[in-house]
Amino acid sequence: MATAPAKSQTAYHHGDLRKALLEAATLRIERDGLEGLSLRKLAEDIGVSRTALYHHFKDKSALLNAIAAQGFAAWTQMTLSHGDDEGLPVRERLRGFIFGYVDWARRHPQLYDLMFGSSIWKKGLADEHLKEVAYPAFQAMLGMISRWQRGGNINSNADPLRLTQVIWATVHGMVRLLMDGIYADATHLDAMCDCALELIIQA
Amino acid sequence: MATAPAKSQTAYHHGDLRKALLEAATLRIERDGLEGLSLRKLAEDIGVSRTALYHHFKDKSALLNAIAAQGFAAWTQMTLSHGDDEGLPVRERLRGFIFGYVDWARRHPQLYDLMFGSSIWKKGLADEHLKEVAYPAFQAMLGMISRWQRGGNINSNADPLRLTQVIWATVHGMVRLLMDGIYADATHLDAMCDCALELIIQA
DNA sequence: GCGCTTAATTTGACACTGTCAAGATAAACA
DNA sequence: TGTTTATCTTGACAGTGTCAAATTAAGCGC
Repeated sequence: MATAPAKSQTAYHHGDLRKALLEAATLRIERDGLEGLSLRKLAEDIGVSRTALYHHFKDKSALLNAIAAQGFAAWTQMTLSHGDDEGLPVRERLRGFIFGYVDWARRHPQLYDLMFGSSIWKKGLADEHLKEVAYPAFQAMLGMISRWQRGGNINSNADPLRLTQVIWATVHGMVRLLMDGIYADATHLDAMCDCALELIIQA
Repeated sequence: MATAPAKSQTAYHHGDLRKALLEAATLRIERDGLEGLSLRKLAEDIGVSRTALYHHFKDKSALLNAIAAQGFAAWTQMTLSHGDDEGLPVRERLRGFIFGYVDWARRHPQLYDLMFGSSIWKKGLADEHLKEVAYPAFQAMLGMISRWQRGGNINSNADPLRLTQVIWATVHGMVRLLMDGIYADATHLDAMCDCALELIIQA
């Protein structure tokens, strides 16, 4: 039951409640954030009862898993498109990655929080499907940064894995400090990105 | 009433409920995390009714503010003691800071989450007292890093503020990636710290 | 169209949360 | 003593996610 048998998209009472739930929940999260997502309000929005959701998702975290998985697919594509153009010099690729990363996070703050926050991973709620999408996302980043190293201008002695972790931590940290309101001033962001760029590039 | 008049520590019914609440809540948070802190359970632990707390704290967030404020005081002291010993070369100071920062966060993960997470700042729940403790904490870090720059071995062209933000983001990002369970393997942490060190130091 | 099976959905209930309004208690003070 | 004031409790409300059991409706063989 858990492995193959398609998704039974045939229209019963509602039509396609699973899809409707996903879309409505994504909208709600983008608008009000994770903490603003209530299953009861969600059901009311769509016009079904509070517990109708439980026939399409195991529980609330299964719904969040599905939304996060969609996010990772989009995120991976965005990342590679900004930082992996081998026609450009490494410096420009790194720059594209940093600004692309930060910009994406700012455009989808709540989705970013869901994907890279504690709500799913810390509690051990990630299901197989999510892992299957999220792990390649990191691998893609690792591969990209390895190619940067081969292109020079970036510390090529460092272990690619470590370097990836640290570069990721740097952009992730900037995003989080701002997103979580610890550093309120968003106007500093571009200058911070440039500063990070200079730090990572070995001139 | 709201400004001056001391804390009225005299023993009424309970003795010093405010202090007892603070201590019990800190313990609970260290044990079960922020989400594991329930005002009702807390009251039950101490042996008072659910709403007794409201005569010592405006609401739950006021209690969290007080705990976070204590944390910032301890944190600032720790940071300076690890990274501001002018008898040591800059490289060792930076190294001390990075490892001290990460180590402190690992020893007090839940407190770190409260102080540098979204629970207080993002929602605009920080009160004046907390701001008065948290802001100098950042200033202390800024001052320290400025002294590093004057000591050489660190990019002295960069704006100290930007550099502070980026270095902070780097360690914060490493901590968060691990703490939030996005990067599960804590055994990589030391190597990541060393990698970050090499990135920041201009050899 | 009839009847059976099965998927989809609903209603009711439970335990839990933070917080407000009123009332009770006891300490402090005149 | 009586009054005031700080402290604490009881009752209630509006939320939350989720389980169990009852209900509805669709699909399918006949």
